[in-house]
Amino acid sequence: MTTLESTPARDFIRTKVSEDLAANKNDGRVVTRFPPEPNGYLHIGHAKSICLNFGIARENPGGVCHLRFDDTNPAKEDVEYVDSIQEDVHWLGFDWGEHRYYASDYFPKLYDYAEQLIKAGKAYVCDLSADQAREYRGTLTEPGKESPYRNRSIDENLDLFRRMRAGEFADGSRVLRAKIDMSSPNIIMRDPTLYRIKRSSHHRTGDTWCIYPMYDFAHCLSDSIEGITHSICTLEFEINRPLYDWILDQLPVNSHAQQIEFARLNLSYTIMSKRKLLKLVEQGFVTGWNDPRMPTISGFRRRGFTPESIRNFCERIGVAKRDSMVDLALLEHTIREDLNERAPRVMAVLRPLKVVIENYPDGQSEDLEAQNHPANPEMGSRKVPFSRVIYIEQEDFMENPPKGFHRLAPGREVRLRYAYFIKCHAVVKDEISGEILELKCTYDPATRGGSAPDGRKVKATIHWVSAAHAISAEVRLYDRLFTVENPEGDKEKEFTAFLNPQSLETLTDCRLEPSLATARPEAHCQFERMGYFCVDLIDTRADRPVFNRTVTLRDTWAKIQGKN
RNA sequence: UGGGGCGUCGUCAAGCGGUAAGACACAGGACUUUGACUCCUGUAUUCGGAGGUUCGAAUCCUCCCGCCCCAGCCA
Repeated sequence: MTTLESTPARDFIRTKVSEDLAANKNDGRVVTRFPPEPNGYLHIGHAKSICLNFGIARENPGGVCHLRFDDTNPAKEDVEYVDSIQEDVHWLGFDWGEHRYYASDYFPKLYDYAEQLIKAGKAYVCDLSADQAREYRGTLTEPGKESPYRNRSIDENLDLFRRMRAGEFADGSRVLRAKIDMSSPNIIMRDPTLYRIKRSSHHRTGDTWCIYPMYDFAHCLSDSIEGITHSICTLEFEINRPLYDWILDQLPVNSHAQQIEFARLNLSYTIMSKRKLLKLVEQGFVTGWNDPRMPTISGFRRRGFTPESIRNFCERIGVAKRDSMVDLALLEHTIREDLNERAPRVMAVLRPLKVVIENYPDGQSEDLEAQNHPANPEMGSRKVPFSRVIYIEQEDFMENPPKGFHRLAPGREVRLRYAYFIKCHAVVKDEISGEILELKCTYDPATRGGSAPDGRKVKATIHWVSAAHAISAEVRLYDRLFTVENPEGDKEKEFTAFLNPQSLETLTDCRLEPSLATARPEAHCQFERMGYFCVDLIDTRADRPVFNRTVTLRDTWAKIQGKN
């Protein structure tokens, strides 16, 4: 359904790429990269970056986008994450082709570059402890002090660095540092650490290394090795750009990308920090990274979002440099927009209320023709069985309806979608609790299919399901994960304090029309008047379907009620 | 009180010296066998503030105010 997608807006990054192309800056090449660290699942913020990087590559002739795992910190990384990342990028609709790389594949080259830096007198081995290093670094307003180890000879540095690699020193006892400027107003430039000793088994290189390069050292050089032309990252790395450029300027590299920063995505009523998402998973606030309430790509997928809707969302939010908080309503709009086009309509009663149609013959049933998508006849039709006892939605009946309510009520007539007009003439209640147990109605045989020969109108059309034919199912109603727009915005309270206790409501007694018995996992549909749903990929069993509510339909009636 | 970024409608976001696009949200109305969809209509005399330059400023200059990022041997 690419019809929904138009040409992406000319944001400042695309403009820059075009200008570089026009100036023949990189011999006409456009090479971008999406460089996740495999320490968590991808979220909607990553989707923005993926759409940007892969999108730019796709839009420019000969453009390429690499997938590169920035796996320089084995302590936090895992193959589970590299697998999920690849699956999510593919699902989103992008392909890196041959260009899948790992920073860890460059460890030998990176090590070599480090030695070259030492030989050029631009890096040194420092024996300061982490605490001492912090003291020597100075503060935001005071310059730092030079390390006493800063002026070791090149030979000594080389010897020490080789012995670091050989495993002669304890973790944390020494680091390799760039020799730049301890009084730089940019703290990043105060002799940043390039390599640290860390005895941690790496998910790809195992125990081959006991020293690992830092982000600043590995990232720019990885870009350079791959011939990246535009290194697009988020705003918080803007301050690292001078270091990115400094490292590449010291070394005999033949490619030096331009780093361009944009504002990361913030979405209302959720969080985007991988650390915090991990906490939700580990502490059991959600069932996993792919819990339908999670803002992860796999979570949205399981919730029933389509790749098209997410790509569309990423296109509409734009790319700029100012911090922003995008309204969740925009994401909901893009998924409704997509599902409205493609989701077949079916009837499902979530909270059943029994209705006996007293003038309909007992034991009789008939099949009625129902459109799969009224606005799209090519999607065909299906038969829906009707009989004497049906279920309707509890909320579609009110014994004492307020003004404005025009569904079923005592003495009132409504249309059963694709079936008949029915009129309610009695309410059966539990004598003690007063709970409405059942409705007694009559139907008008002349209104078969839903229209009256005498031209009389009804105010409402409601959905229904034949009791004898319905299949039962579990339906999970999802709502926003947090109760406040910005769960991370409170200085006193932790974000978990704003978790929405009603983010999941599980309904176990739902009745669906029988055609749904064959719905495949991940299939999308619209339960008429209730919302868009999909068949849960994980928990659905052949004899017990589980449906997830992707998003409700717009509900102006609820809005009117809310005002009163 | 160091440095780097950013401030245009409720939320995103165009605009780059010629007189404020668009989207979402919101509010009316039409249509309707989904109170859905669709379709109309409305919604910033104003661009963080104050000065200045100019025939003309959201766009240029000056000062001020506000928000974000940086003191990991995380990325």
